Amino acid sequence: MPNDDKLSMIRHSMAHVMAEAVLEIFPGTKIAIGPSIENGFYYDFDLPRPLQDADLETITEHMKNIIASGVPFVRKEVSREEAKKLFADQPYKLELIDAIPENETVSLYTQGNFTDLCRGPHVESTKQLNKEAFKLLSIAGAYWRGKETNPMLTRIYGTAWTNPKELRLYMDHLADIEKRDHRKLGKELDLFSLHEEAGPGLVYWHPRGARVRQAIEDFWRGEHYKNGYELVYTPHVGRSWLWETSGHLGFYKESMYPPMEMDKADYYVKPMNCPFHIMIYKNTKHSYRELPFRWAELGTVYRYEKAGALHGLMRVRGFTQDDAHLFVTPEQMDDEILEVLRFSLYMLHSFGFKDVHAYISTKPEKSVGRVEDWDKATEALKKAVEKEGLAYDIDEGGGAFYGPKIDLKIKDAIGREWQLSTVQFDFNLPERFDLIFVDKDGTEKRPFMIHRALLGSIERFFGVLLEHYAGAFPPWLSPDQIAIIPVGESAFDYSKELEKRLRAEGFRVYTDLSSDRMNAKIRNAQTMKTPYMLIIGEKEMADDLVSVRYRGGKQVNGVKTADFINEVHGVIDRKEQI
RNA sequence: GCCUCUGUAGCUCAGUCGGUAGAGCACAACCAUGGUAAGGUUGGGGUCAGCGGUUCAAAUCCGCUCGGAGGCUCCA
Repeated sequence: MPNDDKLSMIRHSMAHVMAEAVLEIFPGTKIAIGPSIENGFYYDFDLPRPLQDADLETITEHMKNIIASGVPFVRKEVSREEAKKLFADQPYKLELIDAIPENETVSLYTQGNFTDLCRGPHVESTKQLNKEAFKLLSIAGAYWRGKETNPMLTRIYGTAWTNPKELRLYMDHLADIEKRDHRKLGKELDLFSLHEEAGPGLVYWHPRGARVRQAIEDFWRGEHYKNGYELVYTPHVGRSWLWETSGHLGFYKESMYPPMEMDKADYYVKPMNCPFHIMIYKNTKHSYRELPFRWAELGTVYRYEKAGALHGLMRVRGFTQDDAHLFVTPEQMDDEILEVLRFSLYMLHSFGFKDVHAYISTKPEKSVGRVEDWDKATEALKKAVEKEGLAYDIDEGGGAFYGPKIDLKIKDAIGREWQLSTVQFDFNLPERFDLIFVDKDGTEKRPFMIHRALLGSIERFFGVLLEHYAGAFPPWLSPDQIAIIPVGESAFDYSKELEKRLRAEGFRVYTDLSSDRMNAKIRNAQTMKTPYMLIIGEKEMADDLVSVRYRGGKQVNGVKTADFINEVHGVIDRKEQI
């Protein structure tokens, strides 16, 4: 039996054991559902009183006793009527029984004093559960069956493994995730802040964070020019006409900031950049000879996200998309898609993300555009993904109403997936804005439009990068690349001269002239995760040398300054991590 | 929005039984001038998130409001 199945049986069985423990402690509890999930399990309860963290310990103790008692899990198939009689005082279970399709059997699982409505499978006995290999993690609220209008139940999350060592590894993993939390690192490394009183979900980039962002954006712009894009700038607000025409006021209004009135017209802050790029296209009549247009913009947009959905840099209300729109003839579609995908992968690789997975979303039931265009576009997406040798999944019917798309997800340093790039066809906006080009034969035709974002949003991308590198950016991105640390005051002047020299090389460098002792200066540079520390004293001053202390702790003394400069240039040019 | 937890100095946190606030870091001044992860001394800094209540007395107990964190898809 595959290990995963065994683990999920263990976890599902743990959920039942937890439910038994909760019923022992809180008689009268109404139980809902308790599946196994990735890394663990949960169970939803309707409890007589709110739970506190201390309750988890009590429940854990009861669970350990149940496990120690070594009782079997017994399956029994019953009629609907029997099941309903059995669960007469369990309203959630009754609802579930009614939801079981007629042609399916109703089964029960019993262990000890606890019987649950359950499809199974389970382990044979609680003997197969390890009472030292599980942990209850948290208490949360969850709507019954996930619907906002339903009552809120209390959910207890737990994790379970086959042995204590696996549990410990998983707990270490959780601690690692916590250590890498971009909100924590953002504060520690003085990169950015959010200010509730000034508006939730709006990001303030501090100088050190701005340097990283600058490095990202400079690279991004340069690569766009190299790849045949033009950069454009567009306004942040637009009159209601624009959003009515684009359809945003019809489909997207809840996600938009409310309008501002001026000169008897309503202006909306932009939630997307597309209509603006379209206005540039519409400014004049275009020939097939001019296409494709590839217009990119680091476009800052604002969207209303529910307060509870906001999360650090990952989910914000104001953010900058690395957006571009391609206006192409139908003949150009295949090549352009392939190029966009190639470009995307190149960008992701440059930032250190090597593990990429693609998701292709196809036509949903409700959609605009001709079926043959959808088919052609979807085919183009698949072809491109296959040509690049990417692993992919198809999300049937998961496309937007206006066109199919490819999303790229990357895996970070600790295996978590993040969606960054997206490439979307749009059959809707060219229609709505009546976009045309004049073809070879002199007739007017409709161009295809492709939306794409390679990094997604700069904010989110920055957050992912920060967690991926746990704050230790590779030198080409690092806020400070070099810290100059004079051994004593006699080396201050020389150090300042060295700083000038390194600055002229284009490095981000500072000299620590504080009254701290050298040890403290090293410590400070180290905690800020500065890649290179140059220790400057008598010896170095005498022979134009530097002593290099690398972030990793490695130390190389007596390096010729010119050699050090070459080394760092090389690392930065190749975008290496040290 | 809803559920649970939570809000004390710029940051990380302590504050017992209700008796009107503490530490470390950071910051400032002074001393110390140093060779690979925190030198020393002194000092400034708080409407204990806000409002209301109970009490002789509230950071502490109660209520409301405003934040923050986790969760609210994975269908017995």
